[in-house]
Amino acid sequence: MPTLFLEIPKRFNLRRTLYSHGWSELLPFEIDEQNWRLTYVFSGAGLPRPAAATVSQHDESKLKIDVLGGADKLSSKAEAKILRDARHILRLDDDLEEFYRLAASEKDLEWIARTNAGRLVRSPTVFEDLVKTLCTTNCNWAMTKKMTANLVEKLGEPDDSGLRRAFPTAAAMANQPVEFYKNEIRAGYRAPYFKELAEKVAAGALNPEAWLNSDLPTRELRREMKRVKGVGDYAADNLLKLAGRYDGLALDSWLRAQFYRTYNEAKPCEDKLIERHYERFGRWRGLVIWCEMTRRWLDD
DNA sequence: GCGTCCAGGTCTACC
DNA sequence: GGTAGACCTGGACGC
Repeated sequence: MPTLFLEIPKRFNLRRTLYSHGWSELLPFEIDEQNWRLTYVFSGAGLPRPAAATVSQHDESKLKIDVLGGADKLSSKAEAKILRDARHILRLDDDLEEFYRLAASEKDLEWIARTNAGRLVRSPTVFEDLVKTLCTTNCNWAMTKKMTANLVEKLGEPDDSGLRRAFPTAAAMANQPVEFYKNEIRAGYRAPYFKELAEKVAAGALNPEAWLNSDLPTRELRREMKRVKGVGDYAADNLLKLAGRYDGLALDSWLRAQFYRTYNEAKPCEDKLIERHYERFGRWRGLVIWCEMTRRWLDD
């Protein structure tokens, strides 16, 4: 069972990162809350077959990645692929110094800088994040988990042990008819959205990975994201956050309810009021509201 | 058991 | 650009 090591930035908090939002609960992620470990089934170029690996804290400066099962030794390409994806998932290369300076300047937010919160877990590919984001729209979290699990279990390629599966490729998803997404994935009205998205990505007509390093201003990138069927305001803002752009608030019913409870005596208010409240945080406002509203997750 | 509501929204048609 | 109504699913709730 090969073990890899990954250097971490000085300002990093594995627990806060794993609990940054619900992504760690969606297959092929698995979170072990007792021991604070995250398992993911890595796949793609560099790996001949999917490989499950568990990330945990090794010491103050390193994370440990235990590759589960399979060969005793990985090729250098496979090692590099797993390390690269792990850095991406945990946002190890994100520069949050400006965000921390901003947070530290406000009494109620200084905890963010003190605990090094703010790195939001994401998938190795934007395609996976895009599909998962579609699974969060207009349904409760249990449905999101179920749709994602169905996709992985019914379309994902198994690892060597056969116990775990990777997230399906766009090609695998494109090969399925719309009825498959309705009947097997239980995606309902989202079924044609999955089919259309997978076909476009598999054919090279759409490349969501380019959104990560796009030169487009956020407003235009947001517009481009919304060209994908099923992606509206909330979904685009969520994807922008995962791409490292936090100028959208990604307001959904849950986030709104938290804001009402925190600042408006649990009474609903217009989105404009929420936007005004976070305006002073500029390009970091989406990360500020998210950290503020999810602060108690780890305490609870 | 049955009907209704709602949840980490979006699309389309219409004005 | 703003708004109303339709859209899938499945759990919670009231009767």
